[in-house]
Amino acid sequence: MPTIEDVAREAGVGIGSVSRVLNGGPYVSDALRERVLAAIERLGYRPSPVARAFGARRTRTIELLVPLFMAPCFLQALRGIEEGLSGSHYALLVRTIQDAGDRDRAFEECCRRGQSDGALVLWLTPPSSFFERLTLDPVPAVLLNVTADEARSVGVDHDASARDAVDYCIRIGHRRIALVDRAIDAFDPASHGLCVDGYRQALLQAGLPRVKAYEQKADFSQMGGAMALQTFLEQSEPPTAVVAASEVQAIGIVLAARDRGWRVPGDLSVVGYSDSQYSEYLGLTTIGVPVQDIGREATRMLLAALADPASAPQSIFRPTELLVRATCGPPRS
Amino acid sequence: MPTIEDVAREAGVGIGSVSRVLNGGPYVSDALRERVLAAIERLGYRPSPVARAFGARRTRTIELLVPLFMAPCFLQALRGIEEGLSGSHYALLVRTIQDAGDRDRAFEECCRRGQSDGALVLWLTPPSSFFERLTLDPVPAVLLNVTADEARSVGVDHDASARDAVDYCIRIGHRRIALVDRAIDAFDPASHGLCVDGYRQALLQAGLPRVKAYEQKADFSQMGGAMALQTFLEQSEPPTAVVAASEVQAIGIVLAARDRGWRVPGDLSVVGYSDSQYSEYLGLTTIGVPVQDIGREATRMLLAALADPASAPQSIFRPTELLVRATCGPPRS
DNA sequence: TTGTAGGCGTTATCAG
DNA sequence: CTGATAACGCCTACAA
Repeated sequence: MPTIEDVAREAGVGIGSVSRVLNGGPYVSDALRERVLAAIERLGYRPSPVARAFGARRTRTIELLVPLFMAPCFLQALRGIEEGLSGSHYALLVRTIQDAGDRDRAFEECCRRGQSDGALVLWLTPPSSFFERLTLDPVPAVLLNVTADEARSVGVDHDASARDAVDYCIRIGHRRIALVDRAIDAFDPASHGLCVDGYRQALLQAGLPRVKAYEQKADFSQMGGAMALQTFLEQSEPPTAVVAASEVQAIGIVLAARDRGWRVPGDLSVVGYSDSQYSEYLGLTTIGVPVQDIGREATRMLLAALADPASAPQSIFRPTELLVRATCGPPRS
Repeated sequence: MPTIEDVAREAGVGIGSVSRVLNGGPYVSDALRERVLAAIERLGYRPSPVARAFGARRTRTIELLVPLFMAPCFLQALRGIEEGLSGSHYALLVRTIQDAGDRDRAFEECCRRGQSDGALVLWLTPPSSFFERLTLDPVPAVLLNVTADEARSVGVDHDASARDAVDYCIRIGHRRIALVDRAIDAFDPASHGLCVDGYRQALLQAGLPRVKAYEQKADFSQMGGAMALQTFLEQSEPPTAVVAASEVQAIGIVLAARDRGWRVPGDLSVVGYSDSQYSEYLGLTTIGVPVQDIGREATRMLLAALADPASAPQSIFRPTELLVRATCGPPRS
């Protein structure tokens, strides 16, 4: 493997010049640049990324912290991130998080300027220590789909989305509307609900009573949705519509309901949250979340912060949109 | 940020000793280890991954080269890879490939011992130059779901899978069986089919004629499946069963057929390839591919090769399994 | 068993 | 504009 020194010798210049050519630095004459490039070509030289990172004290790598959930929106986000990254010369390190321990370790490490220059945090609620360090240390991070006052973030307004979903159900005639929510902190089932506030606001505004048993918090999985449905059906007055806090839960609810011989819609209406091909296949009425856009924008925001660490943190919210398909209808009277 | 030297000073030892403690090296007395660990603790020292990689000439990172397709099996593979990685201290760099140019660049770079110590190559057919370098250079790589004589690989026998699918269709009474295949090289539509050989073998063995128009090669997408179906339906004698080379294509076929008012099964039987929750939702009869297992095993194989670069390359094949669900039935007579 | 010194391949800072 | 030269933080012989 030739080094920068070999190139310098081959071109008859100093290593400083080679470095400047490599990095598009200023003050390089065309003649010198030509000679250096020719030497590089002849030797088949490639700079070592590791040595570069070491010397420059920056890795040109960003890391993605993401819970290991198998939902289609992960791929959508990843695709958005790749879009945001394309053109830049940054590489992507993926750290999947399986539990709270993983998460804390990952946040700890990523604060210490390790293998990456910045982090994208997807669907994870960082521990407060993370934010403390974020203000001290200029390690840029952007949160996706989670908000925090002190940090940069790109996401949606979950409560507004829930309100839209509930409003829609009310509009088509439902009055017994349930919520299958999920914990806002994926690793703390006791944490606040993702969109329960919006759900309650919508009921309140419509003058509908809040029924405690209609508010369930479930696992972020098909099974979670199915189990929550089970609980609803045990009520003396089961809901006629269910708003779910995720696509997978919604799908679980639809399938479980049909397994019991219920018609969806008809016997039960279901609204999901987030959208993919599979919601389309099932005809799921759902709140579309522009996950790919969010990934792209968050990545661009991170790159901008990397380029200008002094820039002020900002939070961007993207609108969601109700996609009316085939799992909602008027209640049976 | 404290360095190893600060730790050495704090502990009153040499940096060599600190390094040895850090790396679990031999010949360290317990007393010294204690003192060093205490100093590390006091200073909150963390070794710099970059400096480490630079000094040790190894990054403790592996990279994943993967085409940017949005199929559920990508997540399954990723999950398997994470499983294989867990416990090791390796990080995962993800390089998504969008076109042949990306691919060649990525292979070129990853051969030159750059940011990673080894590579996992998923669903990608490497250019032949890659294999040449693989034999010269000891950069370990493991291919997933693609085979090559000279390289380590973990995958399945695509032809055997296709034979199973076709045999099943024959067994339940079909005689006009079509194939929606895909190019084995994702970036070269003209490349050989993934499982066309197995398909032909099965027909031959059953004494069924090979109908040219029944063999389509389509995009690895829902649309690809739908378009291939279109072509079949233009035949004077359309097939009664279709074997697809992927889950997404199969889903596309099922949905497109139903859109036209065909019943699946009944008017048309469909067998998919690879399995996920969504196949389950749709009741797709499919060839189950243990993608997660493959990811795990490939990762372990790579780590083993990293630990012992001299070890002989091997190829592992995992069996696939026909999952009979609800998209196949006897043909209408 | 422990400490020391040299090297890894760049970048960046200076004089020239 | 260009060429030395000093970091960068760690690993690893090798010497003690």
